Parts: sequence; C-alpha cells; structure tokens
Amino acid sequence: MYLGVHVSTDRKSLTGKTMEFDFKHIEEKWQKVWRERKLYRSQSLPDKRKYYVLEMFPYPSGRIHMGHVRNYTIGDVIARYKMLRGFNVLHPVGFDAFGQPAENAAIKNNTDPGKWTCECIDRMKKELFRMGFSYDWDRELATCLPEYYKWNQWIFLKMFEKGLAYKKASYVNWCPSCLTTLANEEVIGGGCWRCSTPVVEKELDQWYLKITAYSDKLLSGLDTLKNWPERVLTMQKNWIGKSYGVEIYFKLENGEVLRVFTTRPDTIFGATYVVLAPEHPLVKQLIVNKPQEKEVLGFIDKVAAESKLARVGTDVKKEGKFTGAYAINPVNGEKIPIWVADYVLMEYGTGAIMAVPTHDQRDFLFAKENNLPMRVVITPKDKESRVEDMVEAYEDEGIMVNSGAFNGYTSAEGKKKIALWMEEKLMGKASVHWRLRDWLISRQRYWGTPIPIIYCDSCGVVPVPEEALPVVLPKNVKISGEGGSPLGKVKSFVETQCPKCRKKARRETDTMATFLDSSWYFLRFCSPRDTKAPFDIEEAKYWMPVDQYIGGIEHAVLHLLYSRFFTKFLKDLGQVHLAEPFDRLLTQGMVLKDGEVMSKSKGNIVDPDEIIKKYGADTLRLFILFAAPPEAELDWNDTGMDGAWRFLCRVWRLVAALPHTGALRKDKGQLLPGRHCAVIKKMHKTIKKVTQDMEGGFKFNTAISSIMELVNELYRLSEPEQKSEEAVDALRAIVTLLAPFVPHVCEEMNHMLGGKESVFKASWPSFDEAFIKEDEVSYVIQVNGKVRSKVNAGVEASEEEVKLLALGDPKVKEWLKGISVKKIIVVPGKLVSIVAVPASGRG
RNA sequence: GCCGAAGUGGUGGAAUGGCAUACACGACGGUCUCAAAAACCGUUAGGUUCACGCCUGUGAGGGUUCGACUCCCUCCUUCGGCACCA
Repeated sequence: MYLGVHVSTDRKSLTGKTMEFDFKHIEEKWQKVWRERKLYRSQSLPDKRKYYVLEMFPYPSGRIHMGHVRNYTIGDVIARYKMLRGFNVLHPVGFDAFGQPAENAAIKNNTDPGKWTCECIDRMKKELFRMGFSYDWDRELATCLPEYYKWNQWIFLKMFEKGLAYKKASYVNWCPSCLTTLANEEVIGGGCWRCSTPVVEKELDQWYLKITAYSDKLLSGLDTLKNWPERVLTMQKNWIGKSYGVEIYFKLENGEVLRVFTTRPDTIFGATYVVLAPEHPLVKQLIVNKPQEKEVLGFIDKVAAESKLARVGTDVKKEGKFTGAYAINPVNGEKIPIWVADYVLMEYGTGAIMAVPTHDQRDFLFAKENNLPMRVVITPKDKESRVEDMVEAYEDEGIMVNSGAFNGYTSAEGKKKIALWMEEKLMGKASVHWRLRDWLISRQRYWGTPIPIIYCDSCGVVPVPEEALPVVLPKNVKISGEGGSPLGKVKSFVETQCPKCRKKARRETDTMATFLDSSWYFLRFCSPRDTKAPFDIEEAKYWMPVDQYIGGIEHAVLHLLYSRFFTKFLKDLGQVHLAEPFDRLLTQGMVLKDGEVMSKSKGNIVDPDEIIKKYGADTLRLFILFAAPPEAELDWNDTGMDGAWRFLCRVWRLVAALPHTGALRKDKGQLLPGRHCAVIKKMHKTIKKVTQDMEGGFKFNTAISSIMELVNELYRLSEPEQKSEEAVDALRAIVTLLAPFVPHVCEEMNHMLGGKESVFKASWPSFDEAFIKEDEVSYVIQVNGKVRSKVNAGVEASEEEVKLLALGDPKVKEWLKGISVKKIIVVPGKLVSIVAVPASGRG
C-alpha cells in the first residue's frame, strides 16, 4: 500500500522534508485508475435522478489555455459534487471540429484540414486528461466526422421541408479577409467576429434558416429561464428586438404604395418628408427620367461601397439626396418629398421611414442640414413649443397639437387611437417589427458540412434524399485561399445526378456555418453513437435538459440563441420534449493577467501545461476556484498558486502524520471535552457551509475558505490531539468536501485513511444541527446605533431577559449615563439596540 | 446615446438590513537553525492615546431605518454589450 511521503522533484523552491506530496505520481496514478475503472461512464437509469452538466465544447486548436482550464474546472467540480450527492451524472466532452482555423492552417502548411484537426484533438485530449476532468470519454464526439455532420444535413433537410431553410438573393455581410459571408450575429461592432476586419455588404444568393419564425417563442422563452444570468437574457432580448408600432401606407404619384414603419404614430401629423434606404427597391423606379436620377444613382453606389462600420459609425454625418418624387401623407393629404439617405437601413422595418424632425433627433439633424420643413405636433405639458426655438428634437411624451381631431390627447393615448383609426380607414396597420434577421448559413469555405442540395436545370433546387446522406465532404481538396468555395473546383463532388429526373445536375458547393454544428451537440451527447437518428428520443427524454451549462459570455447571442432555436424546431418536429435546452447557465469570467486579457500579442500568456508541471493539476484547480467567484474575472497571480499549494500540503501533512490506517480506530487521542466539542462543532458547521455554498450558486471560493478554516482549527490542536478519533473524523470530512475541487490528492488521502473505493463512490458528508447549536449566544449591544458592548445569553433567553442583561452591562451603563432610554429593540440571537436621548428633557 | 455589471485594506476577495474586512496573498515580527529556506506562531484599514479606549472608514452626496457595504434618489469612475432599430 502506498503510504510514503515523497519529496517533489519538480518544485525546487518548496522542497521540505516530509512536508509535501508527490503530485505527479498521485495524479498519474488516479487518472489511470479512473480511466481503467471507467468511473465516469454514464448510462440512463430511469430510477435514478439524473444530472447533465456540460461545458461549451472546445474548438480543437491543439492547446488548452487558462480560459479552458477555468471553464472545465468549474464544470468538473459541479459534476463531481453531483456524483457525491448521488445523482446519475452525465458529463461529456467533444470537439467543435469544423471551422476556419483548420482550413487556414492547411493553406499555410499545405496539409489536409482533417489531418490537422485530428492531431489537434489528440494533443488537446492529452492536456484535458492531465487536468483530471471527469468526462465520459465513451461519449466523445467530433463535429467534423460524417457520422456527426450527417445529422446537420438531416436537420437542414427537415427545415427545408418545413420551409424554414431557403435560398434568397440579398445584401449580406461579407468579410473581405475570410472571404466568406457572415451571419448578423457574427458581425461584432461592424467587424468580423473572427478577424475584426470591417464587414462590407455584398449582394449574393445564399441559404438562410428562418430563425425569425421563432422570434416570438425565442423572446417569450427567455422569461422561463430563471437560472440564466440577467445579462445574457437582456442581450438576447435586445438582439431579438421586438417593437410595437404601425405600418403606414403612403401613396406615390405612380400609384404604388410606400409602406413605412413607425413606433410613434402619434407624430404622424408632423411627418414632413419620407426617407428610403438606398437599397430600397422603389428608389430606382422613383427616379426614372427625373433630373435627380444621375445624382441619386451616384449616391447609392457610394453608400454601397462603404463598409458597414463606416456607415453606422457614431460621428458619421447623415447624408442623403432628394429623389424628385413625392408621397401623400394619408392623414392630411399633404404632398411631401421623398428622400434617400444612408441613415435609413434596408434591413430594419420596411426600409423606409416617415421623418418627423421635431420629434426624432436623427430626422431633426437631417432636416436642418437639408433645409427641410418642420412642424411641432407634440408639446411638453403646460408649455408651448415653437420650431424656431428648437435646438434639438423633443422625443419625450407630451400633448398632441396640430393633429386635427387628435389635438389634446397625450402621446400614449394618441398612439392607440391613431393606430385604430388608421386600421379603420385602411391608412395603415398596427404591426410588430423585429430586429432579429434570418440566419445566413452559407459559407464559401471548405472545412464545414456540405449543404445537401442539388441544382438541376429541369427540376430546380432539389434536396438530397434522406437515404443518400451524408453528403460526404471530399478529401484531398486543393484549397487556394484565394476565395470562392473550394468545393466548386472538385469536379467529382459538383457533378452529380438529379435525384428527381436523373439528369446531370450540380451540387451546392457552399458549406454550413459551424455554429450550426454546435446548435444541437448537447442532444447528440445523449446517444452519441446512434446511426438511425441525430439522437435517441428516449435517451434525450431522460437526460435533457442540460441541468447546468457553463461557458463564456461571448456566446450570449450566438451559440446560445441558435441552440434555443434548434431545440424549439426539434420540439415542433417531435424529436425532443422541451422548449429550452439549458436549465441553468453559468457564464464564467475571463482569466486576466495584470488586469489584461491574456493574449499572444501582449505576451502575457500563462501556459497551463507549465503550471501543471510545476504544481500539478490539483493546485491549479484549487487556485482558479479559490481566487474569485466563477462569474467574476480572475486576475492570475503566481503567489496565489503558492498559497494553494501550501494549503494542500497542510492537509496532506495531517493525513500523512497519522499512524497506519488499520490502527486508527484504536488510537483514541486524549481530547479535553471543550476541544473535542470545538472540532466536531466546527466540522458540522463547515459541512453545512460548504453544502450551502454548493447548492446556492456554486460559491466555490467561500466553500474552500471555510474548509481552510476547519483545517486551521485542526492545526490549533496538539500533535496527539491531531491523531484523535475526532480529528480523523474531521479529516475524512475534509477529504470528501475537497474532493470535487482537488480530486487526485483527495483520492490518495481517502486511500490513506483506509478508503477501499474511490472517494467519489462515497456520499457527501451530512451535518447535524444538534452539534452546531450553541448553548449561548453572544449579543451585540448597540447604543444609538454604535456597538458598545457584548453580552452572552442562553439560547432560550426571552427578549425581556436579554434586555435586562444588556441594561445591566457595566459598559452599557456607562454609555447610558445622563441620557434616558427611549426604546429597546431586541433581535433574537443577534443584537440589542438601545435608543436613548439626552435626559435634560428639552424635547 | 441605450442596456447591463461593478466600485470594500497594500492585493485577490468575504459579509445582501444587524460586530465591515472571513479566507488567502503580500509585508513585518517571532520560534526552529551556525545560517538560510521550508514549516509553525503572531501582527497587519486609517487617525489618536502611555494604556483601557475613542473617532473616522465600503467611489461622492443626499434619503429611509433603532441600525445601511447591503434598500431608495442624484452623481462620478471603470469594464462589458448594443448602437442611425424608425
């Protein structure tokens, strides 16, 4: 039996005599044991409560960084804790293996992206393994394998069947560096999410998924996510962006109708011009044969050439041109000019607005610049406002004026009344507009899932039949990196037969956005080897939802929105029973160094591998968990690592100093009764506190600190006392309480304490209130809000008794000299607050 | 501009209406040692006092309360997200 205390050879700075433990030996030993015994293999057991804990699976870059370490450590602690609580835990891992980095690496090194990815996965697995994570490796998956992406194609075809996958020509976001299109969610601050290059617009024929069909459900579903961070909910809510308003119909001279969306129908009488987005389909009709034609066309080209970033920048001046055409305001028959301007966006609302310069700041600035008319239609209460005095638009609510029959109403009333009136007179229609756009999924890249579509000259767009799946991504493809879908150059792939008419046809050569792969992988983990379906419905019924999901905030509106969309779609398809995939969400904070994000360019990266070599995985885990709460940012510091290491050594020494485990029970120490109680009481208190911290939101840092307190308590004992039965009981509790955080060393200590099984087969220690209960409580005594003394009182003491005790206290008496007591507040078990005023009777 | 989060010792952080600064890091002092390291013990918000103490103190200011880091109002600062959304 291993009982020895080894001197670490890797850490020169802390080599003591029998002070340290050999983490290298211990970690390797237990990782091997766990693997061989398949300790973390999971299977559905209908009679057992399940717990599905999942961390956002990694992109296999080949190396893990501190962000990964933190993310997966948090998940691992939760998984191990739930195991100890008797749950049937599912804790899988896989790789989000399609994507551009592999393709770029392939271009650079002239290798195959598949080979590169597999090598990265292997390297990464070794690193993950060294951290001691409790993954069920039998469920490992990689999205780049045909057995996985076949089901991406299957889901796509189901969507196509339901009209939720469609192709359309439109203006799309284009990254000039990645040479591919981007979804709206992938444009971050006007730049590409991957390389930050300013995104430009391009008119292309592309595939979309109709996520907007689920706008309402995606929005209302947010209310059911009680255990998601407020921040993420808000971000999704804003992203979906529901606004209520009215669509108003303006007649044009040529008989066409221009639809305009507004959230302020109460200002319609103040509309003095209308503005179209430069891309608006009516613009070109309106200017035909007008003197303005040439100028407007020039302006449209100019806007089209601008990057999105340049167009929507804060300080960019709004520019526009008069089209020469007019529209009729339906409420008063007024003929108002139609302009084209860059501040109106085609992708929102109807791509056209009614401009009310007096009550919209953007319209105000634009009208001033271009000498357009203005009319006040809303005034602040009890105040007159005049156009001549206005220095900015009045955007608040107010009283309607110059608005015909609606004069005198408040804007809130007016909004409702005008909407009703317009509907009645067919001038417009109450409507809702969304900010959310359909999800553009075509990518002009190689390393992704082929879109299972065939183009036939006779039959048109034909889906690949289900039985012909997967459409396998061809290997050995020459990727130039010069743009254009690489699959387009693979003759054997492109040329195919039409599934309908058997004539020659062509395959779609774009691949799917990789966010599609990750939109349902959590379902695949329920039955990862299923060959008949994306996942087994019964298995999913047992394991889903993910009880605890953990990942970075950067996916607040990308992955987390798409996954919700897919789950809702699969529910409608009858594949899954729930509408929301993730019950609880924890967004872990970033790992910083000197207050800055770790990055190659800043040269401030701390490599987990080096830290593991120097301190071991347990110490690294402990430091990361102890240094900050999981949601908060964590500033890396090396001395903190030493602290974590020292603590583990302190615990280790207590265990290592015990005589051979077999003799322990006989070796009753000689504890004084008072001491005896103190250790046992502290143990029960600690178990209670740690349990509460784990249950009430995973407050690992405070859980660990309370375990430290218990350890400190043991160090206050004499050496013989440290070997007493009571101390050993406390040590056993410590080992189990610490096990989720530092699993290897706890396995070893559990073994040293005579444990025959893995510590994770044990159950979480329980506490007994009877041991925690105090006979006496210390009451704080405040006089006029300041702490002046303390008294001890029995737990059972009545308020009256406590009051008398407080008033009898000599220090309190001193403070009450010359003033008279007005009121005494007793908070049972806590404090007495005495309110007193000067006795001189002035008041 | 809008939305969100945060602001506490030299540092990371704890306390969500009841003793502010648990736990840890760092620093200082001590024990052990020829010495150092390690380990162990102690001190460590500021001011004031020989001392017991007392006063001040959780970004700023105000309010509610017997009592506020905690709740409310008005600001300031930092970070994050969104941003011509009609």
